[in-house]
Amino acid sequence: MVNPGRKRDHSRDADILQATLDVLAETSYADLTIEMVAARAGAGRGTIYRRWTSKDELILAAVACADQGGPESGEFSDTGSLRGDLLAMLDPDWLGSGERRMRILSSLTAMMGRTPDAFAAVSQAIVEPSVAVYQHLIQRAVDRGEFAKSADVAALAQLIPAMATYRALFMRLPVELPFFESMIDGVLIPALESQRSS
Amino acid sequence: MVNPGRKRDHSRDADILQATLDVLAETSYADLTIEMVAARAGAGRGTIYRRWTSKDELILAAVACADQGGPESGEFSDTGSLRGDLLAMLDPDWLGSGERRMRILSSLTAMMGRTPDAFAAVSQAIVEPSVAVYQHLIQRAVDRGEFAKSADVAALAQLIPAMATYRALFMRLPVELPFFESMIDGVLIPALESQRSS
DNA sequence: CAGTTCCGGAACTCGACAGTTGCGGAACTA
DNA sequence: TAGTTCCGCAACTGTCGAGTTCCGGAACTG
Repeated sequence: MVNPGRKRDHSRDADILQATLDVLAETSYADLTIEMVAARAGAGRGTIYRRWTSKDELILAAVACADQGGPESGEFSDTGSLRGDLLAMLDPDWLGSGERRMRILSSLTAMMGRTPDAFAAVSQAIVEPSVAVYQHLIQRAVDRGEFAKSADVAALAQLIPAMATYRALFMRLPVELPFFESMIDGVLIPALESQRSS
Repeated sequence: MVNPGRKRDHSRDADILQATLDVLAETSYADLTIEMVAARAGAGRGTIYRRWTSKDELILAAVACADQGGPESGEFSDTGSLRGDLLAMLDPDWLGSGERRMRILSSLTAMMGRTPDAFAAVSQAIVEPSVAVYQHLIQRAVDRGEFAKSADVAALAQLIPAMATYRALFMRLPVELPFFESMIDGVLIPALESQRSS
């Protein structure tokens, strides 16, 4: 008799965390109740509390696995130009997953401001991956000689995530392809090109 | 006997709203309690409920008068160049009041996402005034011929507020003069100048 | 089988906070 | 002065949700 009893169904972990993110994307940290998550996941509250000790821990765990689904962890198609690379990356369903992440971001900003753990979790799962995509593509363009080496890649990598987040959260406008094109052609690339002469 | 009894001391309104903003800047919408506001303002809860019917109404009223203190409602010094105008505007204590507004913004993002009233209040009191400053100065620079008429002033006016908000809220880095200089010289002005040729 | 641990669900405890009421006192009116 | 309304304060009610416990049943072990 080493491990008697019914096995814990760990496939439900993902369901519950996914339900947590769903509720988080629709309401907010304060309005999220364990009951909502349980109902959405078709689970009992006891099942949730057997796996995570508190509401905060559940949310942190859910946020920690919110970076799946984006194209950021794979390779990026190399079209030969930064503009082409960016548009190729944006094309698929990045926009939808980006929108979802922004709503989660919105629900968690208040929590981020208080607990350092929450800030770290959101930063690693949502903020940093978004910036990293742009950082990677811009750096590659600089390395291939498309722009000057003196470009401030780290700062410019934040440009489009920042503008998209601002637009979605604080202006409630859709963040779609025309917006990205406008930012790429009207801001990002001019900023990179201005480094040539200086 | 037309108006008997002790007069309501309306000078306390401002104290209470200010205390509300203070608490909001330090905690969050969900964590704010009427008790905290009352204690901070040196008032009783009854006094607050006699003036605003609910916690939500109090917060909306407080946010609605959060745009005071900034230099945005007056004239701006005209240094002859956009760069000079922007730095002149930033110099005083705009940075401190901007930091405070960002913390309030952070505390209210979740509330904004749910109630349209809250979104409208935050938008009018915090988001729009910030953008309006840049919009005004950039438009003036375009009008004086510093940049091409074809520049997308409305979009570029969001640039610095968006980058500053992103930096403060989601990266927790200080938003100080070197950052603004970097944004003005490295992004905003190059984007405006790129319109010359197109 | 018997014993154990899981599951969903429902009932429960408990603390926190919104909002209310009443008290003693101060300010105002007539 | 008498009557009214404000004030700060403290006690009170009601609700809501976190976290716990128990139930009947299912899944696993030996």
